[in-house]
Amino acid sequence: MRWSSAFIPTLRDDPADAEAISHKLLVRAGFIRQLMAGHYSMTPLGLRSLRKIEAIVREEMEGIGAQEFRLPCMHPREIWEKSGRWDSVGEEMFRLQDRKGADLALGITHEEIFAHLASELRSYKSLPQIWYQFQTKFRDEARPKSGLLRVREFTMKDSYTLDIDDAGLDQSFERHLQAYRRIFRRFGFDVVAVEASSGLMGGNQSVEFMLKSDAGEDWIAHCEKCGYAANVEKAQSILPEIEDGEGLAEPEKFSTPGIKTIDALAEMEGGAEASRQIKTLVYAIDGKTLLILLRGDHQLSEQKLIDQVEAGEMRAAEPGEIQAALGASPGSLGAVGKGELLIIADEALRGRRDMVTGANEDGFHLRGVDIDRDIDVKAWLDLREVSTGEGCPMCETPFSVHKTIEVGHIFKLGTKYSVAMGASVQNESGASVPITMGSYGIGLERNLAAVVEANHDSVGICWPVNIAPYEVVVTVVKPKDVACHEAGERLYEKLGEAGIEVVIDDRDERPGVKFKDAELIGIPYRVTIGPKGLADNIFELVRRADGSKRDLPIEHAAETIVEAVLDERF
RNA sequence: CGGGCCGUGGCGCAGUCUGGUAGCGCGCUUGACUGGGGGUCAAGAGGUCGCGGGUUCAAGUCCCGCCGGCCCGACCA
Repeated sequence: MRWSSAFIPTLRDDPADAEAISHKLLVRAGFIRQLMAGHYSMTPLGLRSLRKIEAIVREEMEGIGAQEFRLPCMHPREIWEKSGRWDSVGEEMFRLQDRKGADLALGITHEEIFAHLASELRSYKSLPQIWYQFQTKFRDEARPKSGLLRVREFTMKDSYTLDIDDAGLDQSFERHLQAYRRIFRRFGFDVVAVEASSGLMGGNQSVEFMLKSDAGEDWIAHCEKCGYAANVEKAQSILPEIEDGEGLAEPEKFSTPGIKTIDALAEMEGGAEASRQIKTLVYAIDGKTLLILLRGDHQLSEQKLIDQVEAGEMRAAEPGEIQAALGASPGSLGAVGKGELLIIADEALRGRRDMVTGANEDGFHLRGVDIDRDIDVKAWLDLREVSTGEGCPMCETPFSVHKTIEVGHIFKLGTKYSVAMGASVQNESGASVPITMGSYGIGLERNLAAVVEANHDSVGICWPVNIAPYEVVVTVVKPKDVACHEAGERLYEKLGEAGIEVVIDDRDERPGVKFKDAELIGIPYRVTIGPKGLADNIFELVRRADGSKRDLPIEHAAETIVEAVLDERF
């Protein structure tokens, strides 16, 4: 490609209001342009890198025997009704009508459609199957953000495994797990695979692949020592034992004027430190009142609550509802003597004595509370969000909580979709059994942005050779100089013939402009061809990743460059 | 969906409080000098000030409504 005739719209300024670094850089370097919130155009530069990502994913999918499909992204209502997701998915799905008034949806994912195709299978002999596609997904995100990291329209590689039973699914799942590890290694990511909540997808197990990054929006707990890793929605931890005193024969009410927070009560004369307090949260669950008890210094994980408590609707109670149920305002709430309400408590409170909690009377608390004796706990659950410094549940070493980008997610689905779509086969004994499915997703644009998050510096992007839009830029310092021009053209030709993806910067610009642009865009290798080098019979090779420079004798320059590039392709 | 901020040449912004000829930087075009890290000078092009309505002699500026974008939160496969 000749830079002088290419559409490479680099900018001198950062886009306004952009938060994620990858977004700023991808816009400035001319890889993407926004059409509207959550929808981006890819420029030729952006598309080239996106295709590299796609190619790597495709290679690894083919490597585990997957077969590529392409399914529609517009679907009829009926197929989504069969799985029940027409209703359960809610506002996240774009819906529209055609001229006849028929209801249609834009696919958020393709379990239903692949399961529908799978219903053509008749025999266990045709299993297992691994099917995949690259297709645009539409999700009406409440808040698109951070450029490509969270959008409403994106390309996903989604694959689906079809097996005769759970044992087969386990194998298919493991294959995908390994393929995903290879994919992310090729992207240059040091991912952490974590247990995750399956959410609306259903199924009994899911693994998320997380990349530690400040631009992320998911939190995981990770133990460097033993490798334990889990989304905070699921993570557990070990806490130091707390020795409680004997306490009192019965709870004793005491005055706490103006005390409304855990912290304030901890600081008050005669109060109690946070770990000796019982925090009482009030939720409305299907019209009933639910009291959730946690240690004063612990935070509730709503996802853990949702995962463990069956409910149609669950939300924090309104102030009025709290007043009605407990007769007090937040700050003085407690569960003592409230046995008529549904009370659940976090495991960390089990067996605790001599605790302090609200007296359900504004300005008063109770001390000497013995949970087993004084509170009618209906269920003990793990409801606490873990935090940095707590003990790893496997090895007890303190672990850390990190912000991460979810770069991939794989699910064991079971038979939910195959049953709904009538995808079943006959087994060896002639009985009809539903196909056991798994589904596996990687968002291409998000991964593109994640590569930038993980590979940039103060002047621009540092693409790994694998994903760079071009591998080499030949920077002709002085294109009007005949010798300079011709040397550049020759090298450009040679590299192209050797299969290197090369762009020649033949613009009539000052050298500084070309250097800055090349660095902003992040082309892994730059060959500088100028009068100075030519006088010494050398080209200068600069590696973007570390800025290292090498003087190459002109006669062997092409070979050396090809070798360097091939060395980093994998 | 709640809270906050914003919408003015391609990009980044000032001007809005206090109504009176639409500005700056970068980029772009042409020319000259330049030429190994975003150079200098000169001359240009480019704007229904997000949209609609209202107030006024006069609206980028004031009022009402709408649309769009960003950030925080909620939500999220």
